[in-house]
Formats: sequence, C-alpha cells, structure tokens
Amino acid sequence: MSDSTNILIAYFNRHIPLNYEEEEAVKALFKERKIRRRHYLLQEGDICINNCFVVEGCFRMFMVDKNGKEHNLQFSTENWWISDLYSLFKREPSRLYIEALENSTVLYTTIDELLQLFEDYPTFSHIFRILTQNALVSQQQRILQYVSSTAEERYLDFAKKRPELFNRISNVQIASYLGVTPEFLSIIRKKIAKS
Amino acid sequence: MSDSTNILIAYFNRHIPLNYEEEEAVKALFKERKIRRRHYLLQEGDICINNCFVVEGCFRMFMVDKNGKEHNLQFSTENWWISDLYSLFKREPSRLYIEALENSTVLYTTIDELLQLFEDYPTFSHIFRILTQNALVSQQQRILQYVSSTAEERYLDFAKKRPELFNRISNVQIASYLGVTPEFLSIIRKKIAKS
DNA sequence: AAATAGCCTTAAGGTAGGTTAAGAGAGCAT
DNA sequence: ATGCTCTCTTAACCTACCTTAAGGCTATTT
Repeated sequence: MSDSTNILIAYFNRHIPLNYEEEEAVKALFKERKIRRRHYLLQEGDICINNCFVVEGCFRMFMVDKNGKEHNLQFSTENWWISDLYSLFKREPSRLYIEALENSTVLYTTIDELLQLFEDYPTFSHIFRILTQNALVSQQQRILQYVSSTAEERYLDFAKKRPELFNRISNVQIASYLGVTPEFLSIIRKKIAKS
Repeated sequence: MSDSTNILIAYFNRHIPLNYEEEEAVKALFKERKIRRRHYLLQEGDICINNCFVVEGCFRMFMVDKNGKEHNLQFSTENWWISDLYSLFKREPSRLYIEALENSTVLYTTIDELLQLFEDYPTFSHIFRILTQNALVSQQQRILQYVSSTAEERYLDFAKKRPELFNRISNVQIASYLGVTPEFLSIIRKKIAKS
C-alpha cells in the first residue's frame, strides 16, 4: 500500500474514524495518478468521471468565457478534493478545466465506484454528505463576498484566509480568482503597500 | 394529517419512493407554519435552527452589506427548501435574512430532528445528500455565470430559466438578485425592448 | 377620496475596474 | 552569454454600472 493512501485514510479518520474493513475498501478502491505542471486533469467537453483527492501539489479549476478569458473558480492543494461536480453527477460534458499548477499527485475513483462505496459502507455516504454540505456553505460564503465587497477587500480576505496559497501561486492566478485583471490587482497592491 | 404534508411526501416520492414507515416519520416530524407577506422567517443574528420546505408562497433570502444595501441570493417558491445552511450546520448566528414576498406556508423541522431522521432512516440521508449535491451544482453554475457575463445576459437568462418567478416578483427584487440597481435594470429593459 | 407607499423610468454626473501598450526584471533553455 | 518566456508594474484612455434626484403610475391604506 502506498504512502498516498495512508494520507487519504488519515484524512477520513479526521472526519469519522474508519474501521478495518473501511480502510481496506479505501486501499482497494483509490488509484494513484501523477500529473505534471501545466497538464490537465479535465478539459472542457470531457465528461468528468473521476473524483480526485489531492495528495501533493496544486490545481486550479477555471472556466473560459465566450470572450476567451479564463476565470479561476477554485484552487485545490494537499487534502482537498477536485472535480467538476456538475459533470460528475449529471454525467454531462464539463464546461470547466482543471490544470496542475505544480507537479502533483492525486488519488481517484470513478463516480460509479464512489456510489458503490456509499452503498457498501454508509460511513462514506455520511462523510461525503458532510463534505458536500461544507462545500455548499463555503460556496455560499464566496457568493456573499462576491456581491458585497470590492476587489481590494476580496484580495485582503484571500491573503488572510489562505496565506499558504497566497505565497505559492502567481498574482495572475489570484487576480483571476478574485475576478479582476492582473493590471488592476497591481494597482490594488500598490495602494495597500502605501497605506 | 394535513394537505401540506401530502405535498411534501409527494415531493420525496419523486426523488426516492418512501415506504409506509418513512411516510409516517414525515407526518410525525414536519410542522406547518404560515408566514404573512413582509414577515421574516430568519433575521441576521438569529441562529437558523429550522429547515423549511415551501408548500405555498414565495420567499427571498438576502444579505445586507456594510453600506446597508440588500443583495438577494435566492428565491424559493413551492417545492423548494429555504434555510441558511451555514447557520443551520455550524450553529452560528446567520448573516442572512429570509423574508416572505407573499403570504406563505412552510413545513419545517429543527436541524436536530432532521439529523435524527437521517440516523433512523438512511433513505432521508440519501435524499438530502442528493439535494445538497444539486444545490452545490446550481450554486456553482451561478458563480460561473456571475464571473463571465454582463447584467443584460444575466437578466435574459433569468427570464428564460425561471419564467414563472420572473412574472411573479418585482423588478426591484430581480435587480437585487442580478447584482444591479433597479435604475440600471430599467436601462437594460429599455435596450432589450428596442432591439 | 385622499393620502401614502412602492414601483418603474429618465437623466446627469461619478467611480470601479477593463483595455491596450510598453517596459523592467526573473527564470529557464539553447 | 543570449534569447525566450513569464510575471509584475505603470499609465492613458474607455465602459459598465452606480448615485442622486426627480416625476409619473398603480396599489394599498385610512
């Protein structure tokens, strides 16, 4: 069994302690995959069939709008999940891209294996209901912030909430996540530095 | 047993057929409440302890930003759920308001009763995992749209996706949902009418 | 019937943030 | 070393949307 799988098991145990059988099920089901920097885990038009857990590295999920501009929706680093839930659950082509920002390692299962796991071991159904709830809540917080604050406030908040990410990725990526151009982010940074 | 409860049971049956015991559990657990137009189901600072199903009527969920402006986040009409999931699950004071736009009827349970229901009847845990998934997916779609389209596009999309709501609520409410002022929505409407 | 309140529109002037373009510095490859 | 690519910055001009203010219309209340 790989180190990677132990990391995932430790992750699950932090939510709900797994018994021996459940740990074995994780070891049997999840497969490891390495993705090199600038390579894609998912591209627009693909049907997302894998649910991925980031063991090591960093990904960004983004969409391309009708003018060809990219908009980052989410970053995932160690101990985060990354997949297009819309495509995964609806089994329809994705409108999103998932790109590795660093050389990375993930553990993944197909959606069908995951649903089977939920049936065989209710513990996992329970864990994923909580994970989905948490994701929903944090998305709602993001919408709240989006409608009610300026780019400068979002920038400061991002620096505060995700300091490790903040120092790990480029300002171009941060700007895209905050919904501004890199040029305007530069102006914001100058203004903050002055004050 | 009330008509309201039958509507909720029919709703559940459309997701996963309930057996006799599960139907009885719904009848035992959910309570009815009527809310008059302009009255609040939830106000900022309250801890949201009830999960509500709209039997009849229409609600809006909104936040008030630091400048005192309201931002609509969601409308709920018949056969939708309405609650602040953040406050509900984290048991922390809400930053949101839920207001009845019409005289309305809801069925509700407390979060503790709901969690107990999940333990007693896995069917409901299953249904709510799917509902949470769907909510997550549709929120993600909304974020996608928010970052990638103009106010005019969002307006036309809203008219197309929710035609009944579109004709049921005021433009002031729609503008707040779309993230523009009523004045600017008026300009958009004029422009669309001309073309 | 009058008064009040909410809704919708128009218009003038203002601001946050975008676009385009250009240059300077860092890191990587030949 | 030389070039290449990427990142970050600065600046001039532009646009989508906001603010304020005012007027007319309709619905509700008294």
